[in-house]
Amino acid sequence: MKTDLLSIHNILLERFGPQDWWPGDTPFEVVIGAILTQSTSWTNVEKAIGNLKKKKLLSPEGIHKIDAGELALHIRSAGYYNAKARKLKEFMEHLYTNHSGKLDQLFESDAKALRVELLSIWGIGPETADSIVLYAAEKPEFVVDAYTKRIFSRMGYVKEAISYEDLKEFSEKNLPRDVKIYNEFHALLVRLGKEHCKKSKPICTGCPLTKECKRKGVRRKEITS
DNA sequence: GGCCAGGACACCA
DNA sequence: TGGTGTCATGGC
Repeated sequence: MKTDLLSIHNILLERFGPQDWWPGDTPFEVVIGAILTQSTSWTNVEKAIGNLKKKKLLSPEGIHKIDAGELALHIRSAGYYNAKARKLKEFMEHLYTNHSGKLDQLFESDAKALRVELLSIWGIGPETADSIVLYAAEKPEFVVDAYTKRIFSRMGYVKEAISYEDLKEFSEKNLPRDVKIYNEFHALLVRLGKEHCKKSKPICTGCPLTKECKRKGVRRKEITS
């Protein structure tokens, strides 16, 4: 039996409206943001991206040419700046070595192949890879994150200790394979998580899903192993 | 002052 | 394969 994730999506969309993700002017900016936002709040990332823009470094050649140490200084506000500077450089190295520095060429592969290729780059893990595939390349790979895990486990859908890949599989199995829905649902879950499912609060207080799910008869308690 | 935020990797048992 | 330490700034 399918878990009714699409109904959850619809309830959240009705409650919060379209989230208009990813906040970035170009696919390249989305890629940079996906790396910089690793374990970091978006407000800190915005400042770093703003610095890169101001210095006219927000381009493949800009990041590729600049020294890692200097790059780190520009992205300080995003935290883990030395590690993230290396990650950005590793991505550009791959882009220039394999695709002549052209993002469009990298994005020519289908979703699965692109995901595998991104995962081969140092510093790109499963969530960052999925974010790039979905939000920059606009291909259907569902993104799960700490909020997805927290919300779905508190709703009783999955175990709290579920792995990234298993949570992703669970989500994709219970949703239509559609870029627009994947895009919006992930963003909505982050919105819900930020407002109602804090890490420090074991119960999602004030969660609009609780009442709405009950009223609309959304199926719950689909624990998967 | 402590906790947390749109993770990933290295190392170890 | 799973657990733990490390990377670090900024908002609340």
